[in-house]
Amino acid sequence: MITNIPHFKKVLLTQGLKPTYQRLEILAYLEKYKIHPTAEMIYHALIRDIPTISKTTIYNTLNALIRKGIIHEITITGTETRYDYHGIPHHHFLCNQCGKIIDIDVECPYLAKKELGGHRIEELQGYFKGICKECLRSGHKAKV
Amino acid sequence: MITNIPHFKKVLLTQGLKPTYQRLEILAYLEKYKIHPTAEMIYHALIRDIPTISKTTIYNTLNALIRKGIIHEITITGTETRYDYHGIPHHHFLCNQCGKIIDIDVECPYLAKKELGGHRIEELQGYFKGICKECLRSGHKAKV
DNA sequence: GGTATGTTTGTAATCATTACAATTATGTTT
DNA sequence: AAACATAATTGTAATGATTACAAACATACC
Repeated sequence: MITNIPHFKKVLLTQGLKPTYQRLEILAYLEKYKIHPTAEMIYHALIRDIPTISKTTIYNTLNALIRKGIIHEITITGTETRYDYHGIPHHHFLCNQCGKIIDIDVECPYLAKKELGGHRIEELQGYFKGICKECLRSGHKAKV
Repeated sequence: MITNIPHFKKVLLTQGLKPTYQRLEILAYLEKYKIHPTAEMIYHALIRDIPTISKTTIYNTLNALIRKGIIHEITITGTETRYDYHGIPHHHFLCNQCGKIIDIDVECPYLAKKELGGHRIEELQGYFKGICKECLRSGHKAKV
């Protein structure tokens, strides 16, 4: 994997996390494949390079990275958590037909808001759902 | 339960769903208690009135109501689906401390959008997370 | 009232995620 | 470089939400 390992080491150390082989590979995967993968997808991809890696490590690492604000979790599908390594806050689109999750950069006046109606805002997730451009083009068969 | 049963009957019939006792009670519960309950919460509440009701019926009914667009599902917590009976589109706020889910009515320019970047939009969910007004007031202890 | 169809129910299965305890690796100290 | 304390990894088992399935039941229509 052609990745900037020294950079990820710094990111982890800055947040007080030990830069283990597993954590570096998980970060490298998330940085390279911006497909908002599930824990399962990451596990499946990394087991080639690290045959001993366990799913628990995937979850442990992802949860540690979330706690430190290095990655974000996306609950757009409702069935499983998706993970996102992407600095700039943005919204997401889920295609109800092909299942793809796409980054959506819209002018959202609330992305910067720290307060709303007296509540303290720490996070905002915007989930759009529908049929993606590509599925529309290739003749849209309704989802069963 | 003081509810408008005839109205719910009409709602169900209009959508081609038989207005069974279970479905009417589930709708009545959702209309009365706008707490964005889980399936478990609905089950627990209804078992008093309908001792034979099964959790499968709760799920079957909720999924049927979603398919017909009568209710909406909210995946803000990431751990379980919450259900919302509320006609007007709106966003939600989850308090990371007390777990409460609050309706948020903000001026969102995308709530009416039917298209975005070539993708067809059928649904939009806006999830704010943080510490609610009440938890802030009662001395905010950080979540562990 | 009888019948076809849709609904409800209970149990078992599935899937994602977490708990836990033992093993192993890491960074630091000597 | 060896030893130490601590943190991370691993495998297995447990949990919790949700769905699959088939039998029993109720509903609307004739």
